[in-house]
Amino acid sequence: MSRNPARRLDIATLENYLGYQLRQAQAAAFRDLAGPFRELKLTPGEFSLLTIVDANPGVRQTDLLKLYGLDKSTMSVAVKRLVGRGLVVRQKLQTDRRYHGLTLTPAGESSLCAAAAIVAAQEDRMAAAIGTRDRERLMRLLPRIVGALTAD
Amino acid sequence: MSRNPARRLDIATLENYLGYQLRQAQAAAFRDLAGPFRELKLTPGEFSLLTIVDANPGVRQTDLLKLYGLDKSTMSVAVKRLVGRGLVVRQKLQTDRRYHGLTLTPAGESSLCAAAAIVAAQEDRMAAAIGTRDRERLMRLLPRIVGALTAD
DNA sequence: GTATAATAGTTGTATCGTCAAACTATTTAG
DNA sequence: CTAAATAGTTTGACGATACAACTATTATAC
Repeated sequence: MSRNPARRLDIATLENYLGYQLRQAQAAAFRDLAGPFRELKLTPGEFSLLTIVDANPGVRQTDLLKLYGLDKSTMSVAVKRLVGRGLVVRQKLQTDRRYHGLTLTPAGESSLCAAAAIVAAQEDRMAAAIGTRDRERLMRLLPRIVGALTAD
Repeated sequence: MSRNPARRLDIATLENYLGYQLRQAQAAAFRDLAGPFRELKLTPGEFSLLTIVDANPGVRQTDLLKLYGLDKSTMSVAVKRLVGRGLVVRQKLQTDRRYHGLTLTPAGESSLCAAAAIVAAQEDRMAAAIGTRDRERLMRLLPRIVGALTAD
């Protein structure tokens, strides 16, 4: 290290991409959750799913798809994992048996509760770092980027 | 569809997480690039790597790591793919043969050039969607989030 | 100077995210 | 009633990611 001629990387180009900055921020948030979540055996994506199912008991997978913009096969596999771990139950609807309604189990609720505390703490740290005002700005701007890049 | 009782999802909780909004924005940007990049057989992550190697011929993998916060095994595999496709060459440094210096091949430069045009177009669309002023704000705020969540 | 520690990188293993294509099941429409 | 639309699953492929255990090389400490 003493010999290294202070060779600084030129990353000016990359850092001027908004897409790059978005990725870095998202990756940092993800990594930050990875440790605490590991003990819960949850991923951030699974946390999101549990959160929605909790707020919408009986929700159908198709509804989740629209929200996420994911492929249905991706969702199918993700749900399958949660069902397999006993966090979610999947039942065919009587009214239309093509649909599978999703609901949290007590174990699912308990996992979600523990995870929500971890996420809330992260949210607090982010808010502290940039301030409430700028946080509001971000919350307003980010969905507009999504809208601009998503073909409806 | 005519029968669906307009059952709207309650995703208020999720949408109030900054982490969720970051993920959605990043995922939208990623998906938006996926199509055009497919013909180039490049991923956004590989584009980033090529960009850095282009600006820093002979760069070592360790330097890339610091920039990315990735595990070295992740980087090793990613670089291996690029080398295998003939976009990058890897040579041991004479001065310290532990290091592998990375350089773009002509094919790598050509791929990077095509990809950069696609990315530039996306950047333009994002800037148009939120305006220059708010883009600047984002570019300033996102690194601060990274800083707050990254253990140095 | 040699034994030991530190550093750079690879390989193997594992899990998740992601999509596309081909498939089944069910319901709706013509 | 047959054909089309819709919901979901399965399979196969690949990329992203980490961790642990390994090799190769250089630096350090005594």
